[in-house]
Amino acid sequence: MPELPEVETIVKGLKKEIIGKKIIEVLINCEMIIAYPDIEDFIKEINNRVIFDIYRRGKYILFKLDGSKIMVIHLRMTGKLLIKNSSDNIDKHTHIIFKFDDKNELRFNNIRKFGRVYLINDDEWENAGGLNKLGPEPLSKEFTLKKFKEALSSRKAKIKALLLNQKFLAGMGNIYTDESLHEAGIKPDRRADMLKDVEIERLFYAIKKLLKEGIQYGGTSFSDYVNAIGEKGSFQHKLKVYQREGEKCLRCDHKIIKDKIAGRSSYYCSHCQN
DNA sequence: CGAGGTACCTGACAGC
DNA sequence: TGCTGTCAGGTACCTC
Repeated sequence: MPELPEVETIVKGLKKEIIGKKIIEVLINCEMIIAYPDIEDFIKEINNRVIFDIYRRGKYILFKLDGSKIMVIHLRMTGKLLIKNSSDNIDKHTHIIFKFDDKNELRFNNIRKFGRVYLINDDEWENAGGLNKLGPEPLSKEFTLKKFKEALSSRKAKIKALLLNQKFLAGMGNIYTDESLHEAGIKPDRRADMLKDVEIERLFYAIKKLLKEGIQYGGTSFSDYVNAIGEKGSFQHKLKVYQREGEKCLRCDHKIIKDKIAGRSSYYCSHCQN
């Protein structure tokens, strides 16, 4: 469900609410979500840790704990992290509850159970899913037009597939990929190494723009995305192609097409994306 | 390396 | 009402 702007929004909310809190108990209702280490060690190791800091890398959320421990959470498709009071009703799909020493709780809610939680030492990044293999952060200074051009020039994959590939670029998902390609006037099935310089430039700035706007609007909420305190985002009102099949392109009036590209449903304008 | 398929899981929705 | 099929914001894994 969440892409970079949604995860960023969730992290902002978490930072405001739970930095400095101590985890005094963890309840696990769905063991498959704990990916590393095994359940017993996870519970033993996380108990009584204080949350020093929370930050984002790609679509991963990292909780820096005392004792050089880091808890890593990936929400995948339907994951939510919600700050609740211990007296609040517990939703059916709440699979993990982190209890703090002040009656507050962090609840991991995850309808489809695809999300994963890892607890690692700060020198074992290889045990946190694909975290250590992520590509550059698209909003960082390290992600430059020059590097983007170079990286694309040797790739024969479809540009859509490449933008979704987290090892190539961290944080883009189906929505922001389609929106960026529309903004840049590029059809999603174009070969990366065949893009012209001017197109790459447009795409580069489109990615940064769309991600920043997504963050500004608190993310995109279709069915179930909410931030850490349960609020919806509003970027769904700003989307120009995603989920607008059959409607008119807001730039050129032609029809928005829905097609399967790179294994994902893809929305693009039949006229102004080439 | 890359394409294309499957799998993981649950719920919403369309069509019959 | 209820069954069946399809789809969903993500990623890992498999084969070719």
